[in-house]
Amino acid sequence: MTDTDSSPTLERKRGSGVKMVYDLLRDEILDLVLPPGSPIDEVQLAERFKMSRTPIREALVRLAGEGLIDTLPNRSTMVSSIDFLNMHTFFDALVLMYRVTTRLAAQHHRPEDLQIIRARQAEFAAAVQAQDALAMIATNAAFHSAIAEAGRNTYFIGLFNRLLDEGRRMLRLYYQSYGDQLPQRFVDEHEDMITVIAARDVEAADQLAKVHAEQIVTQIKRLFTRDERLDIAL
Amino acid sequence: MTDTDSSPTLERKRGSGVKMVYDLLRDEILDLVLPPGSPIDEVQLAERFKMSRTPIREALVRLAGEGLIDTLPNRSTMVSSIDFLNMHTFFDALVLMYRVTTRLAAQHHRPEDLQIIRARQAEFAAAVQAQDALAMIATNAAFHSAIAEAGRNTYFIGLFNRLLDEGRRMLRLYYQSYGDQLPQRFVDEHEDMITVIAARDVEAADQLAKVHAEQIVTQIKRLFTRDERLDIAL
DNA sequence: TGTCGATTTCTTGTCGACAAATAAAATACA
DNA sequence: TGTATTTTATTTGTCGACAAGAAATCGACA
Repeated sequence: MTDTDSSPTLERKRGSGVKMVYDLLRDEILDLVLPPGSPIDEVQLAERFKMSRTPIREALVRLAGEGLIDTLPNRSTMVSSIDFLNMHTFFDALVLMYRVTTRLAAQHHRPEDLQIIRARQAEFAAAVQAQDALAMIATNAAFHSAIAEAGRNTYFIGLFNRLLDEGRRMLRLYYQSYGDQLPQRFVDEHEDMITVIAARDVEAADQLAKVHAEQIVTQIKRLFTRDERLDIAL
Repeated sequence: MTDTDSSPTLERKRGSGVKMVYDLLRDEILDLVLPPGSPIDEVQLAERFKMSRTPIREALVRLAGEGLIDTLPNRSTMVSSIDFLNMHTFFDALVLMYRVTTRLAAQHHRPEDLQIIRARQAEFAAAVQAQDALAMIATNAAFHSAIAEAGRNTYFIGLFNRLLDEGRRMLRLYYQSYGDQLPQRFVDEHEDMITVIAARDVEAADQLAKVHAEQIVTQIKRLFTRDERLDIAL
């Protein structure tokens, strides 16, 4: 365990403890530092962050609310497993959210949204260029999340972000062991999407998003069928 | 304050306290017993349920996670307001979820699902027959929630239930003051939906759900434009 | 040796109390 | 009388401790 506490006064601001634990736990779960099934021990976290169990518990309740951890009553709590059996469920929702968020972005985006989207696309292109698979996953998710934000529908944004998180977990499970690369084609498709969004061409945006999403789903399915060690995550 | 505690030993089962508070708070919020903007006092709830503040706080964290209450850091927490300005956002999501859940129900339903759906429809018809507006709202939501369950996509089920909850709050805001009735037409449309779902006619299910959803949206909009005292809920 | 039951242990859920942060009230000052 | 500043009060966030529940360990008995 690394102790990065160098401050002499270890007093944190009042409400920041839970957010810190929540953010860090969340990142560790999505990055598979805590793989599915990992036990979450409250007292261990408490002494790790040098705080009481109360704020730890609040962070855990939040994570449980988002489905990132599962809590057995009166028993242990652990990182939720990835549901490989109902994968089509995930794909259905992902494709639909890709489409509807891109549609709405074409309808409701403002100039400043395009700036953000283009910045995310630049980061994604850089990650592809550098063949950094992990960065590709993160920047790709950030790109589409930015598009969803431009669509300005909080309900879709919320569901979409959850799906992107889950996808980040699944992809990382495979990319970390194979080091695949997302093809340059995705970069080009992103560029096309930006173009039609800027042109406010709703139908074209929908069509592009559909093709793009199915492309990604195909890519994921290919990874899964090629590799059969699905038993890792229970 | 009514004291319904008649048991001499007021010991509850270990994990049941939070669920009880959560369920009751949730119902009171959705039924507008606690209208938007109502302050939520932890100590008051603590002595009302004769328990410590800790389980109360856990229930509140969960409710905040679902967006039913808003928490100001270090200050008060109150029932979240209904966002009338971005209503179209709600309608967009509602219509889409109506369509996709009905589609999926037509695809994936099993015989036992139809039994449940028909039971919900019977309850809805009875509420319409009795001209009980509040029961109509609840049974209509339960009917469509049952269809979503038959679709077996947890992501859509989760978002749809949230939307139905929010709709329940909005409708109750108006029905409780006007005593309107949902027309018999909705009962007939429900019957048609059951028929096409049972026949596994996906496209017809989608089309019926679309018309039905837009019908409901029109109904809600009519209520809102007819009445201009939107300032009630801030 | 194997099975059932009691005991121990370990984790969670709950409690009462204290401290920090903010709002409200009271006081000082022009 | 109006405004700024200090004081009080109320509410939240955090803590340490205790008790309940369930798995694990141990022991009795056939």
